[in-house]
Amino acid sequence: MARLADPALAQRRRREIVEAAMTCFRKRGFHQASMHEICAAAGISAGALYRYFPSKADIILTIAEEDQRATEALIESIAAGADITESLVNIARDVVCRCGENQPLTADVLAEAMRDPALAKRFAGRILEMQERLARAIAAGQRRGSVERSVDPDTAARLVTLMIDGLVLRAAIVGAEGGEQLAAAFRTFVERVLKPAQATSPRRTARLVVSPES
Amino acid sequence: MARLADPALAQRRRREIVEAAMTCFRKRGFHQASMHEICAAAGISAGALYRYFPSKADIILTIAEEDQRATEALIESIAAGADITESLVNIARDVVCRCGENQPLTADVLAEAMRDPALAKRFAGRILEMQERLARAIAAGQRRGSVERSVDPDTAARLVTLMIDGLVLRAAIVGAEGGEQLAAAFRTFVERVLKPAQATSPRRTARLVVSPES
DNA sequence: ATTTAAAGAACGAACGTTCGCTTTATATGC
DNA sequence: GCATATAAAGCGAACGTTCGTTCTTTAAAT
Repeated sequence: MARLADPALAQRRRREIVEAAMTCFRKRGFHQASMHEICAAAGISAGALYRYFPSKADIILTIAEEDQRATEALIESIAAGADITESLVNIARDVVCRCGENQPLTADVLAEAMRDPALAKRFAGRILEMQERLARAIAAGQRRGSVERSVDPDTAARLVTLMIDGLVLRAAIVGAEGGEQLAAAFRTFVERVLKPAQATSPRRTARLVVSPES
Repeated sequence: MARLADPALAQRRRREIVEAAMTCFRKRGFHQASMHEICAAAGISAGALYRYFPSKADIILTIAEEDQRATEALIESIAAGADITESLVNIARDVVCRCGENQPLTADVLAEAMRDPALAKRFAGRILEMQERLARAIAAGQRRGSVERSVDPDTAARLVTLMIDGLVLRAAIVGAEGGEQLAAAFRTFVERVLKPAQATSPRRTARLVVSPES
């Protein structure tokens, strides 16, 4: 990689390349998409590309980190929201609607992480961090009364991240119409696990006996 | 692919090849593992391999279907068990303990499915089928009283498959010690979503009032 | 002698990457 | 204002390698 005079240009080019690479990777996967394809998509030559990225692996790494940061931002916004349960449901809808956009990439990143122990370690660390943050938010919600008190915050946080992972990967497969059902299912999940019992939870066994849902 | 005289030998060789390929794919992924590696792992030559498989893609397809059938068998055994909630928890423990064995493959298959619409369609079909079977089992459990009555069986089935997907993929990343926590979390999930309220669920707000299910 | 199985060298294609060249932009001397 | 010098930016053919696959040959079995 030669010396780069203009940092602004370099940054712009790198972004263009990453963007082009993401398109290619989405369509064909990390290891099936070729550098030539990426060059074509970015509208530059191979020589030019290698001025801004030292290797294909480096592009992949950059994208993997970006993907991770996106999920992180998602969790962050959940933790920041006032009503966790509502935030969660909204996020889920976002995820399933953004169908087939970044999910293939996420799956690829995941597959990559499973083989590369170093990447897996980093992944595990981030997941743990997110879970802890979420757990704190849930605990805060419990103190405020917006979250069911009988749940262990750590467990609940684990469940939520697991469910979101499942959601992301499934959404890409079932397509748009299935997404609605997924979102609805997720709402049920949140209500069952996080919503306080006395609020609007459908688990009111006694009510069924008296008069189910007037 | 030349004519094969002995079907039994052919089947044996195919199995050996598939087994070897799975080892390679687990280690390096579908598109990074080479045919030569697979040949070496299977202990045969390239020429011999191509007598039993027409292409690499065909090996991948065979493995993808096998992986899918494995998940299917999992769900099947859940549906067959007497107590669904207990079966589920047991299955989950199995899944998270069998750490780093087949999960990389599953992730690869998933990533593959996301790019190949035909594969995705087949995937979606199988998932739907499994969900329906599971939903029927849940409905049966509700009639027997072993499953909470207020849950919609379809929604519950969807949630369970989502959660298992998340579990499978997460287990490989967090490793063995994290697996225990995952299994515990899954138990909580099942208790919250499927277990009848009066049984062991901590959420027993309504029971005090009527006690619908003695 | 004929057929099946296996081997492994060889093939063309495609890969990620490099390298030498050209173009473009900016600075300098007149 | 123009010619010249310098270096960054970009190009694309070419490199060596590796890939999935084929082909020719050999060994064994019937």
